[in-house]
Amino acid sequence: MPATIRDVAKRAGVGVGTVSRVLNNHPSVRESTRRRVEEAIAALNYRPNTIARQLSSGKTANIGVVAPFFIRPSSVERLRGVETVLVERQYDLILYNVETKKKRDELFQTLPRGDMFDGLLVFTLSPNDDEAERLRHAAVPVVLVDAFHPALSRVVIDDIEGGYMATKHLIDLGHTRIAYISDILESPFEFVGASAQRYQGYRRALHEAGIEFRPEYYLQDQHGAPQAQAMTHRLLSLAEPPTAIFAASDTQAIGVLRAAKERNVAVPEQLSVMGFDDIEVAEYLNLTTIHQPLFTSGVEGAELLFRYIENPDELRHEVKEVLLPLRLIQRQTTAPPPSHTTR
Amino acid sequence: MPATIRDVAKRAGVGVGTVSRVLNNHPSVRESTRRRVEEAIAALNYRPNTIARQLSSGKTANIGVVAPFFIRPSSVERLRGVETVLVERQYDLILYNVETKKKRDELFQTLPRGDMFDGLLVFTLSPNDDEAERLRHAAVPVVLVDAFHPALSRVVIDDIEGGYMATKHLIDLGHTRIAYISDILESPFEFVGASAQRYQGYRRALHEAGIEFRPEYYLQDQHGAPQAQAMTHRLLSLAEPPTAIFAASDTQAIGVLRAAKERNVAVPEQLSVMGFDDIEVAEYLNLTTIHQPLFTSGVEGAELLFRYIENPDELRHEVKEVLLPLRLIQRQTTAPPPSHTTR
DNA sequence: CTGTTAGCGCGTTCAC
DNA sequence: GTGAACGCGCTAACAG
Repeated sequence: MPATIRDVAKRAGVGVGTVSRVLNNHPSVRESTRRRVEEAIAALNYRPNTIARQLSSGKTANIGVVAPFFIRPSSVERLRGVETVLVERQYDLILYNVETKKKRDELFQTLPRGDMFDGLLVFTLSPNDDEAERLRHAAVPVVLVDAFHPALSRVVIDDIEGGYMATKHLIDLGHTRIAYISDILESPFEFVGASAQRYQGYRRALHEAGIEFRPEYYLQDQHGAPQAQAMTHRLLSLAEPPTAIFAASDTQAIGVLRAAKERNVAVPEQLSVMGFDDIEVAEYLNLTTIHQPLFTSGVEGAELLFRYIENPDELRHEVKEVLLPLRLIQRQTTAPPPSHTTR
Repeated sequence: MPATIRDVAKRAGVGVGTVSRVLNNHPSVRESTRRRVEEAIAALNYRPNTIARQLSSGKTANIGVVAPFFIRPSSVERLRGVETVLVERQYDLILYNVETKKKRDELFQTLPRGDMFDGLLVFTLSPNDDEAERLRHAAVPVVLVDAFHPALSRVVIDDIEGGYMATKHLIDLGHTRIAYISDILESPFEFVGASAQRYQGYRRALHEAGIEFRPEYYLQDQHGAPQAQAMTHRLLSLAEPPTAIFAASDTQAIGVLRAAKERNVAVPEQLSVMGFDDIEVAEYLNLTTIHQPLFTSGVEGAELLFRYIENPDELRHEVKEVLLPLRLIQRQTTAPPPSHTTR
């Protein structure tokens, strides 16, 4: 049985209050008694019980992060950003992974209780109105990252613009047969719909350039490289295949590259490939992509959250949106289309 | 202010004891009163306070995971394995990231207190004897994953064997000029020394084949692709460069590949490259590597931990080692050496 | 400056 | 079957 604050008090010949004071280094403790207490602490190898401390003080020194598929490179990178600000502040991280709709709903239901953490970060999952309402009146501040609700503070990017930038890049290179593949837009998961917004940007770019949208150039399936690979095969089997494919994420772009390789379609000579996110592998694969500040999103989200934790009333008076910039990273998977339109 | 158990009791016209009973569905509660209580709970939208419950019951329904550089693909993959067993059991995950020696020591000091979780998983960090002693008598069970101490239960692989397998593969292909690059073996971090053990396997394989070890073929630096890239350039600048490079991890192998590309050295025709781990990108890059069951290590570690949580005395009577199998995954970065020894 | 005491919210005896 | 009281370990407010 570990020693308690009482054991320490007894051994040091003082009251528990005094021990508590030295623990939280209160100024008003005589130097000599402080030393006595510290000796007792050392002798008993005493550490205050975190749970008891939390219950009594109301503070937990934890922050909660809800992350769907936290193993995805993008989530991991965001988490890493969060982590860097947590260490500074001596906070720990409680991770709530979400892989099913059920789990998602459950968390949105119970988390606002917020008794395990002093603040909550929600990645990529956009709450509906009811949920947002709960979150808004949660016991602790909440910040959305890569997710959206008008009533909640958030750190986001402009996905429409991103989709537009990607498509525009391909158009500028001379492409007109441009496909878009993505995960399922109408996800039962109620994601922020990043893919859906990128799709809008794609459509807008085509429209502005006077390129007609072709339904057969627009495919969706579960997120993942293998699925993207399959979709690419379908695209390249078309009577008139696209000369460029814009994938809604780098992970999916990887699938595209693999399919191209399997068919001996040269990238970028015969096929241009664009990704989105700029995860680490994108660089290894020389993938042209839209860079979004993943790491930074974690940092900014966490910092905003701490601002609210330290200043709870700000939360009631503002809904802040931090918009992170996007950047086209041109590497070696995009080029002008083959001069002679093949077939 | 959220409702407490007392509010519920009052509203239902019962004592707090009864409310507690229905919460933990104790059998001895009359059906009619149970219903009354449940109504009150619903009406007040009551959720028991997790912290209070933890303090009073001594159970937390959390498990702690210490992971150095949890952003590394290998840690992430292990975490994913852990996660799958946690969801089944309704446990949450508290993540302790470690990026510095200081943080490492601090955690080994305070974590054995174990008041925030019911069990602790330690990834990749091997405790010294003192720390192991603390861990062994911690308030909660501890299991090591990819780390070693004779007094602690663990899930591991045979890194020496792995290094041997990798090197042997290259030798069997006909290579004799085989380099080994790794992160720093004498890490102040006190890692398990996986790289050091793989190095031993490398030496053994060379020795058995009667190939003399060349110090200039053995380089080390901080972990990371860029560092590996630089080391590769040094190797390839040697008067007699190696025909094969075995990198201690896939991440480092990626650096090797990039350097080769930069120098227009064809892989595998002019240079064979072996990795270790078989992380996801290895497949994308067609990297020949040693597969270690990362995901499985998380699953097994978590399951072993739960066995101890449910059966605490087992822990005192056994030190269990789960040894996970290794597998050579031959892809396309290894081949026989160029027939004419260049230069 | 410091000891004492009242909670924090809930689980758990123990009598009724 | 159920209510009341105590305790988990600590912080904070209040005397002294």
